[in-house]
Amino acid sequence: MDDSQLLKGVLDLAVLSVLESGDSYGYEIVTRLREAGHERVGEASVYGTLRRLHNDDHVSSYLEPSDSGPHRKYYSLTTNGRRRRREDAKTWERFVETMSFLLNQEKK
Amino acid sequence: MDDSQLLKGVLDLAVLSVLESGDSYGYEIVTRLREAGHERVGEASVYGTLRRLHNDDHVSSYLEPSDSGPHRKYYSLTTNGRRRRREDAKTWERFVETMSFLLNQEKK
DNA sequence: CGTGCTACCTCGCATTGCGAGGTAGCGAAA
DNA sequence: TTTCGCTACCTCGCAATGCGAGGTAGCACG
Repeated sequence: MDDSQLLKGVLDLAVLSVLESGDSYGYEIVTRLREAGHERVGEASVYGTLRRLHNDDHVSSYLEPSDSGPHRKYYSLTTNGRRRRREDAKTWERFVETMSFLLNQEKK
Repeated sequence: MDDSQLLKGVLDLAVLSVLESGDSYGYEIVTRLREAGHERVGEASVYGTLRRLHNDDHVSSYLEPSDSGPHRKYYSLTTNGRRRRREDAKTWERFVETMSFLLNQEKK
């Protein structure tokens, strides 16, 4: 099973979750996700996700200069984004429970 | 968040899990998945999944007549399929832990 | 000046769930 | 008998999205 397929549909939630603990920018978000355990997330996936979240008004953005390289494009959760995150988290939890049930079927 | 996107990459595992508790056929598998909580699984998704699992030698199949309609095409886990299921279950569990960690970031 | 890190981006492919549509057997109701 | 509803199978093509590959640039250090 490929992690990449698992990420589908969950990456939005993962990114929104990272932003819940403070504004961040693409490169850092990738790093955070990898540290958390999503070791194979590709940069392109995250940038794509951010673009979509921005289009749908779930995050806003602003530029900030940096000492250690080019400027950074920070992203910040909008009200929509926060609500979206709460809803997605619930959907995710229900989903995990369903899978849990299925995975333990065998024992019966 | 759409359940359908979440299912990507996990449907294989879900179907393999259903089969772990006994041979079954497409229509019944759909029913079982829906009862378990994946209420919106489409038939086409399951038939597609079964076709793929069969091509990759994770399941074998045989026909059986039925009293309540047309014949049934039963699927059975192969050795490959059983191994695949164990591996996928582990990958899934690790994935869930990673998400769990991310979802609780906010509290810090 | 080359190397390596930070940081951004685009393009197009591959995967896969699903909606829509179709075929057919069977039993019971109209 | 015809029709309905359930069981049970299938195909086609779209839509969504993660990712690999590739590119640009600033900065620091040797």
